[in-house]
Amino acid sequence: MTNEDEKARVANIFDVARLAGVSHQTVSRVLNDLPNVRPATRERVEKAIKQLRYTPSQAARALVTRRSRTIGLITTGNPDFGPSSTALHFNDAARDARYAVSMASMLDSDAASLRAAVELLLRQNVEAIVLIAAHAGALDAILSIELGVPLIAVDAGGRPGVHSVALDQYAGARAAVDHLIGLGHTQIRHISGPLDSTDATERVRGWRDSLAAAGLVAREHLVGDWTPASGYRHGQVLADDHDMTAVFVGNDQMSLGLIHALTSAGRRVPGDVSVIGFDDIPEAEHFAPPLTTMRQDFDGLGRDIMTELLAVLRDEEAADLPRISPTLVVRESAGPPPVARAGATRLSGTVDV
Amino acid sequence: MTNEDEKARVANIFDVARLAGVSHQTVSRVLNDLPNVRPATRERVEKAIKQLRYTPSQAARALVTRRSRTIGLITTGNPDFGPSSTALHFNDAARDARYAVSMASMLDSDAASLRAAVELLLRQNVEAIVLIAAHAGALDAILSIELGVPLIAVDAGGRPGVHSVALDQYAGARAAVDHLIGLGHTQIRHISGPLDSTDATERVRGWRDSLAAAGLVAREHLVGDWTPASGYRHGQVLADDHDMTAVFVGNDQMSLGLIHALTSAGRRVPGDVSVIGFDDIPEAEHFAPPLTTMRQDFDGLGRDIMTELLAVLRDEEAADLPRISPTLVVRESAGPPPVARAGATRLSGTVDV
DNA sequence: GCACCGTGCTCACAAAACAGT
DNA sequence: GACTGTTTTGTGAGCACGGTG
Repeated sequence: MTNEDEKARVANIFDVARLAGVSHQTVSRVLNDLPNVRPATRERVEKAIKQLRYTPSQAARALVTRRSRTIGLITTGNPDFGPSSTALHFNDAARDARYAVSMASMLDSDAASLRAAVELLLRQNVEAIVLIAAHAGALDAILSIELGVPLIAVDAGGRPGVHSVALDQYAGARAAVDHLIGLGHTQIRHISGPLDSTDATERVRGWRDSLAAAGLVAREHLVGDWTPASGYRHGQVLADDHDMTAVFVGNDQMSLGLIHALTSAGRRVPGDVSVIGFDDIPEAEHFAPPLTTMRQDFDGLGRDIMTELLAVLRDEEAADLPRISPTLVVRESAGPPPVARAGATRLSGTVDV
Repeated sequence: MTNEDEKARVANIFDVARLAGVSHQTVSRVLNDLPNVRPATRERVEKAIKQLRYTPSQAARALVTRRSRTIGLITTGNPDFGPSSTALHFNDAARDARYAVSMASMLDSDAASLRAAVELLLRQNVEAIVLIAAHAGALDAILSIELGVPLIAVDAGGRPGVHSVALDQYAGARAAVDHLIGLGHTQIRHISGPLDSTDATERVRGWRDSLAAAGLVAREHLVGDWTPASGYRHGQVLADDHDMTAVFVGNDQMSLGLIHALTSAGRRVPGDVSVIGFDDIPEAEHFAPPLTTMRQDFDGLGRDIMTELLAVLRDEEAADLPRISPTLVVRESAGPPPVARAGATRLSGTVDV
């Protein structure tokens, strides 16, 4: 037990400098990995740092550099698998880049809560704000606030002043619907996410285009809100539609609700109707039946957010990352349609099963 | 467009003071809600603040007060509904208390990643660290690091140096098992979470005690890892156990896997075996069959964490909050046992169905 | 390497201002 | 009108660091 540290004071840069026999400036150089420090002195300083268990004060550094090395992360909506995973992996990527992440999660995305969250983040001098929102309403609300820092949003994009990062929802939707078409389906309905989500509208667009490309007709789609409950509600309606033989659903949770409603109404999945979901949540494999779905690479998305962010901070605008395409995971909820029934309409082409 | 703000410099406390015709100290008093400021001057200052869109610099404040008003939040494991919800509601509560939350989420909880995360948080001068971990291994790893700040863990508790907050897992487990017993089951198995999770062991204890209280015998329980896949694996084994008529499962995800395995093996739920889960995730209502489960109040837990945290920071140790009990949600996965079969053992008592 | 300044703020203290003897 | 007490306001130092000459 030494008795110099009675005061238990935390070491500062001058203590380190004294112990290493250099000026505080040299310590600063070492801390910031600047050149023009002799290896020998660098070593002495590092040893002193270790010995004193010195950690530079982020507050002081932020004060003088006006750079906090922290990013604000706003998430809205339920803690679903997709957003949560994205946030987790983004956080990982940020940590790798030695950035801290200050979080502001909220269930609702009303303008007032959002404003409060933004102000709290801004007060911490975050260098940028990342938004992972279930509804685009949150984006609009944030855009109405003067941020003063760059905004990166997980969003299909196209808004002025927003740097968007996203997975290729359109390609994913096309792959999903093409899979159903390949199985021989011609009457493919769609339950989408809320239309103020660009993820949702991109999937709607993909569904439409795939149908059109196959010469099939797109009936109006049903709009859900990502929850199993909304899938269930729409399922109760769809169960009565005996023309339709397949449903492309905007996410796995709604698929679960849909399957529940369908089987409750006596329609078998995939015997009577095929269902294909989106996301590949961990539960999907154990649905009854195991869900065929599109797997999303949330890990990659999280990293892409950070990549874009770093580019923006370095002022290398428009990194324009290639968007990662979801991949098809074939399980048991989608199969060939039941034998053609009277009333089933086909616009063109023949499909062999 | 005024032309005084050409430099677009952010206003500081002196700018506000000048505009309001007072000293910077008076502004500080207003900012911190200190007494002894005449209402009239307070008003003048507030007006100036609004006019200049002034926000105090957290960095400068932290530098001098040595209080960052930020909390470090470490989460490990998959972004499951429970932990994610808890984190979200904690974040909400922290924001209400005007605390920022710096997050460090990671999939794995190896000592190295954990140490890196802790160091990043400490460098930001977090005033406390909150841990929401799927495995107690993370807690052990963190305890081996000298933090220098209080640690609050979501954990059943009992560790020295850790402030624990938790829901009443024991009571929840007892209620679940008592429900099964009340339905007439006598052979009730248990699939638990990983044993280095106190949530898991508390539920095991509740299961044991409820069986003992009813004079029933507890067969060895099966240890899962919270994932649907582990529920499925154990389910494949349990499907061959024709004595057992009910399973109490450590969470809803494993219940899903279990039901999948059971029904795949031709055993009907709840006709042949009843299943009761834990958590009440949003999907549970739409499982096939809809899952009877214990609902956990993650919102309350998140608030409790913050309450405990504030008490600890005020040095009012040992707040010892009453633990919220989960509530039973009866759906369709648990019913009375099938009529007694030869080979079914009963230790005591008779049960009428 | 050294001395010194700037960062935006809080704290301890000093100086007013005002009230009641 | 000088003396004390209380409230309100102002002044200067210092927090730990990065930059400049």
